[in-house]
Amino acid sequence: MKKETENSIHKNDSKQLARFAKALGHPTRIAILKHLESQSCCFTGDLVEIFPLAQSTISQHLKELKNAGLIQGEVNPPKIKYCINKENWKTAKGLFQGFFE
Amino acid sequence: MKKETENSIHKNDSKQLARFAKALGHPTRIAILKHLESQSCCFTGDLVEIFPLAQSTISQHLKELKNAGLIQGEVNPPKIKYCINKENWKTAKGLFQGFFE
DNA sequence: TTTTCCAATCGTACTTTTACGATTGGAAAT
DNA sequence: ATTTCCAATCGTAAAAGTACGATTGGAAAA
Repeated sequence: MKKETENSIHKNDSKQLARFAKALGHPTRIAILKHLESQSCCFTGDLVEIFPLAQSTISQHLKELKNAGLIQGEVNPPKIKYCINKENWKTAKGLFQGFFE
Repeated sequence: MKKETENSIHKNDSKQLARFAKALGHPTRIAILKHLESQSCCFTGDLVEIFPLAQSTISQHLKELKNAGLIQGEVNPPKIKYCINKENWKTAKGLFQGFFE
């Protein structure tokens, strides 16, 4: 059983919140997420067409969003379909809400 | 008079949201803001005592938060009192709320 | 099997961020 | 006038972020 002070819980929350915030800290990633919210899902190629960025750059941004847990990809050969990770999205929403009161 | 398409407004929002998110994208800055929320205001020196970081590092984080518009400092010689910038805080809150729906 | 297609990864260059100690600046106190 | 005090800024070093073109990998199609 894990023993945690209230303080360390807050610290963990701060870390997690910062992690999410960092992932949101680039206009392209915000735009990608907005697109995913509106479309529910999309392929990497769709984004490459929308944004004036190289395919490798888009891929890198997707990787960061995935690492932060905000999106998830499922293979749908030969394409990969990206969606919002609803669980973590909810967590992020809650953390930001709590932060701003 | 400025002519803006709905699209460009959304783009601007994305940029602003990313700017705020980037400023929130570090655990120390989250912790500073949480402290300011709870204390309403504080001095740089207070933070230097709380965080295991050099005074110059704290100062840098404060600068970033100030540049992002999330805090403001008023001189109270020889100290400087930092507070949340309530207007921009509200803006940020609104942007995040809108983003997460 | 070979080709085709999509996306990840590699290698690279450049910029930005994070952290530190040292120095500077400005106002109050001596 | 000098000292003291707090915080900003400078200079620097190391790490992380952003972007690109080129290459690789893996699955489907030919």
